[in-house]
Amino acid sequence: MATRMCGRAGEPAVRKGPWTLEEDLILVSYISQNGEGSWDNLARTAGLNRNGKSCRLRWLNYLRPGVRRGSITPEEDMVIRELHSRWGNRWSKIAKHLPGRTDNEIKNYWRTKIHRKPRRSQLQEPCDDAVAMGMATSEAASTSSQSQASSTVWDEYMQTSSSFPHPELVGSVAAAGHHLEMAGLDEVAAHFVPTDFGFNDCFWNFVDNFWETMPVSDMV
DNA sequence: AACTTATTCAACCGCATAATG
DNA sequence: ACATTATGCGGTTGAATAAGT
Repeated sequence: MATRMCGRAGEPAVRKGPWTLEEDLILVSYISQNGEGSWDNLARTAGLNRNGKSCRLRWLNYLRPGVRRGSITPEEDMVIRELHSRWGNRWSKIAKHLPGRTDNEIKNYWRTKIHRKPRRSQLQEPCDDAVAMGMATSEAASTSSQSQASSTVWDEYMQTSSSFPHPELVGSVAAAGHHLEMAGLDEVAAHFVPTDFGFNDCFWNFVDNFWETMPVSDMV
């Protein structure tokens, strides 16, 4: 996914495409200090070369405290099916009944795991609801390809370490954000992330630890 | 091994509605 | 009451990657 840039002549181009760790850090840091909302203004004053919509989406779907990033559980699957049968594609309404899940995630789950067409190679196989359910569950149990790539080191640590969270990871994203202004991402990684891990491997835990120590209700 | 097809999911787009001046 | 701006929602896209041939 290449990052795109666009904008009117004479104005700085607005970034599009995947968010970088650096941008995430800036956004989390800014919101931790100033609260959320006024997204266009937030994007400007935080120094993020993104539009407000993009910032809001990134925050609500991935960075805000309480967002669950694991697989959909069989129980959640049942809730989704039940609520969808009742309300149809009212994803945000359904998401309100699944704490930590976002409308985007549920929408993607519905389309890819529940409502998808079977593969050609699976057309010979029985494809009733029970099979579809089992497939959804087993696939949910395995991590996605993207998280697989970045979680290996972290999973290894989780299996072997007795202390959680990793003491070297405990810190403040706000402090890191401040440090970022002074030094840049590599420097932040060097100061806030243990050397055994890559920045990407630790980022989510890093953010989670931050929210654990600073509930959102206290910071705004 | 090389190529094609299918799948996943983060992110964007357009529209509707709410809030504000 | 109307225009403008901000926010929220649902549909869709597209790059990365896994699976299949």
